[in-house]
This record gives sequence, structure tokens and C-alpha cells, in this order.
Amino acid sequence: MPVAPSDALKPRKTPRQARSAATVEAIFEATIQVLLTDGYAGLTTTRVAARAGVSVGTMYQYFPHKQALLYAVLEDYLEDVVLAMDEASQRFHGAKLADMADGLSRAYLEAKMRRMPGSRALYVVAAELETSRLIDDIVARCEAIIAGLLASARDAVFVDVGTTTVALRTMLTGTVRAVLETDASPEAIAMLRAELPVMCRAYLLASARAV
Amino acid sequence: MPVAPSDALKPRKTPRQARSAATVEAIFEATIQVLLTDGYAGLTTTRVAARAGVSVGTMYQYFPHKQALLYAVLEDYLEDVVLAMDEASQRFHGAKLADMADGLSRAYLEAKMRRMPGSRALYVVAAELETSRLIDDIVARCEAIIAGLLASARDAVFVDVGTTTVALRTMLTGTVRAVLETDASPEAIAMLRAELPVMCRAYLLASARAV
DNA sequence: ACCTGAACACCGTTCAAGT
DNA sequence: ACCTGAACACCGTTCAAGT
Repeated sequence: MPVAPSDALKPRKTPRQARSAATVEAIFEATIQVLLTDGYAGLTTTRVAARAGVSVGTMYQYFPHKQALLYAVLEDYLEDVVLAMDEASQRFHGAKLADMADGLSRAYLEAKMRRMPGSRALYVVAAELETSRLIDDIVARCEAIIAGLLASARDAVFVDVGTTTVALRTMLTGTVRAVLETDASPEAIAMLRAELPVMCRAYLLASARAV
Repeated sequence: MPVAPSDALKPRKTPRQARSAATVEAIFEATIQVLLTDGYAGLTTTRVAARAGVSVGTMYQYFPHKQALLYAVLEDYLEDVVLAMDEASQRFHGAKLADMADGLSRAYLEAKMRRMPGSRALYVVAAELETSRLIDDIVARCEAIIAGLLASARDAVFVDVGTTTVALRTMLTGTVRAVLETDASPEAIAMLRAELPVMCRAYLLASARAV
């Protein structure tokens, strides 16, 4: 694979002055806008620069290439999702397993919904980009959060928390993605809201020993 | 969205002579090879043509643009998966719900595994391409197969087969994708083999009324 | 009928010149 | 310090010329 090392994806320089901070912010916002109006195929460096009101050269001063720009946008988005998981995990620490399943799946879904329709656009970015390092990091943090939560369950103990954690995380992210990516209609989202907690509860109860 | 109508994705002409059928076959095979060695970013029309041993012009005689080529490759792949689902559905018609869950999830997973590592490469293609019409069709056929299977369960009846079908299909495809796309290691696959049937069984039993 | 490959438009990226 | 935009290399696509 012709894959750039992850370090190459970092921003070229961190803005130190108010003017350049505003520039980066504008580029950031413009990227999402262009993604939404022109799609991934229409996402052009020239177009992003124009929308942000700067020249291409300026953009390249902050992001060494297009990938780095998208990487930064994606990172910002994913941090928000991890935060939501973490909050839910604290709220349901020591709760009953069924409540955990509900709380976790709802928190994840709401975090995604809060940033719709950016969520849809960014799935494409995540798939196309060389993001393994970033995704791996986010996944690891999510799973640490979930494992900690499950271990604290008041009414259940797990034979293999590690496996259950990975499976649950995969099911949660995969299922939501499968829906949002192809059909983000109100009915599809209603289905997710209703069935996702059922799936999580059923799987967790099947994997745990009551105590 | 700057999206070409789906008709524009069809091959420009169907090969009528043995020579051109061989040409198309070579282009097809070359596409997957280039995808595997150079990644999606490195997938160039020139490169595919060279690998297939034809000129760019020849390629454009069969596929009006790069998207059409990828679309055709993806279509071929997806048909194979639907076939696997259909076979499993026939094998488990009228069986017990738990056996259906096992059979369906195993069949789906095996179909994906059989075409690894093409599976991984094509996830990116599917995400980037304008494939809604194709995906919608495949999804509809998968869900018809699943709905028929569930309705035939010997020991259970569903409150809302439609919802359960959509949710199960989403869980199945989404979960497998979430794993294969980011980590197709033997351990990850072993996890899937063990946990996917558990998930399916648990969710189906939670959604059904025993009879 | 089918194939070739130079030619064209466009995009990512750079860098000499500006403030 | 930060910004500009013409210039370069490369890719998707076409089409006049070949067999």
C-alpha cells in the first residue's frame, strides 16, 4: 500500500497568532461545507480555499496536503464521539447491565445525530483516508471506556470482558454506520433508536453470568 | 451532490466477441490487482490498462469512466454475497430460530472470507462510489431473503418481521464490516466467528415470541 | 470491429515574489 | 510572519488515426 506515514498527516504548523487561528477555523468550516455541497469527489483544494476566503498557498501552509486537512476534520469529529461515550460511562457506572446497554447505545447514537449530516460525509472520508493510526487510537479509548463500564455492572459478571467489549463496540459502531451511511431517513433512525438498545441488551445478557 | 445518474455507471457496450470478452475479463482482474497493490489512491486508469495489457482507449470503450469500472467490479462481488445468503436461507428454511441465526451469520461471514482480501479493498470502493442504487438493490434482496427465512421459523413468531429483518441485516453487515475494514487479523476474525452468532441469536430471541 | 496513444482539461502541490 | 497565484507534474477522458 502506498501509504504515507501517520506523522505526515499532522498539521504543518500550529497557529500562534489570532489571525492564523481564524484562518484555520475558516478552512475547517469550509471543508465541511464543500463536503456537504459538492461531495467527496468534488472536494477540491482550490474549492476549499476559495470557500474559506484564502489562497491555496495559505492552506498548504497549515496542512501539508489534502489528506492532512481531512484527517484534522475527522479527528475533531471523533473526539466528540469519544467524549459522549465517556460521559455515558460515568453516568452508568455501577448500574444494572440492561441500563448500561440502553445508556451506552443511546449516548452513541445521540452523539452521531448531533453532528448529522456531517456524520454521513465523514464516513466516506474515514474510509478513503489512511486513518488507521487515528481510528486505532479512538477505538482503543472507546473500548477502555466500555470495558471499565461493563466491569462495574452491579448484577452481572463476564466470562471474558475483553471479547465482549470488542464485540459490543463493533456492533454499536458498525450497525449505526450501516444505517446512517445508506439511509439516514427518519424511519431508519427510529428503527435504530428502538432496536439498537435491544441488540445491546440481548447480547450483553447472553455474554454475562447473572450475579 | 455532483452525482452521475446510475445509468451512466453501466458498461458502455457488452462484449460480443471472444476477443473483447477476454479484454473485459483482463481489465476486471487487473482492477482488483491494482487495488490490492496500489490501494484506492493509486488506482489509476493508466495503471489498470497497463496491467490488463490494453491501452486506456480500449478500457474506455467498455467502461465510460473509472466509476463504471469500479461499479462493475463491486457488483460482481456483491452478487456472490447475496447468493451465499440465499443458499443459507434455503438450507435453514423451517428450522429453529437459534439454528437460523447461526446459519445465516456463518454463511455471511464465510462469503466475505472467501473473497478476502478483496473484501477489504472493496469497502473503500463502495464508500467512495455513487452506489446507492446498486446497494439499495442488494440490500432489498438480502432483506427479502432474511424476512422469508424468519417467517418460516418453526419455534417462533415475530411481532414485526420487517423491523427485525432490517435490524438484523444492519447488524450483520455493519458488524462484519467494522471488523474487516480496520483489522482483518486472525484474532479479529476468530472473535467474529464466535460472537456474531451469539449476537444474532440473542437479538432474534429477544424480538420473537416463542411458539 | 476493435485497438492505439498523443492531446486536453483539471487537480494537487510548490515556490518565488509580495505585504 | 503570513499570504498570493502562476507554474509543474500527473490523472481522467477523448478522438483522429491505425489494424
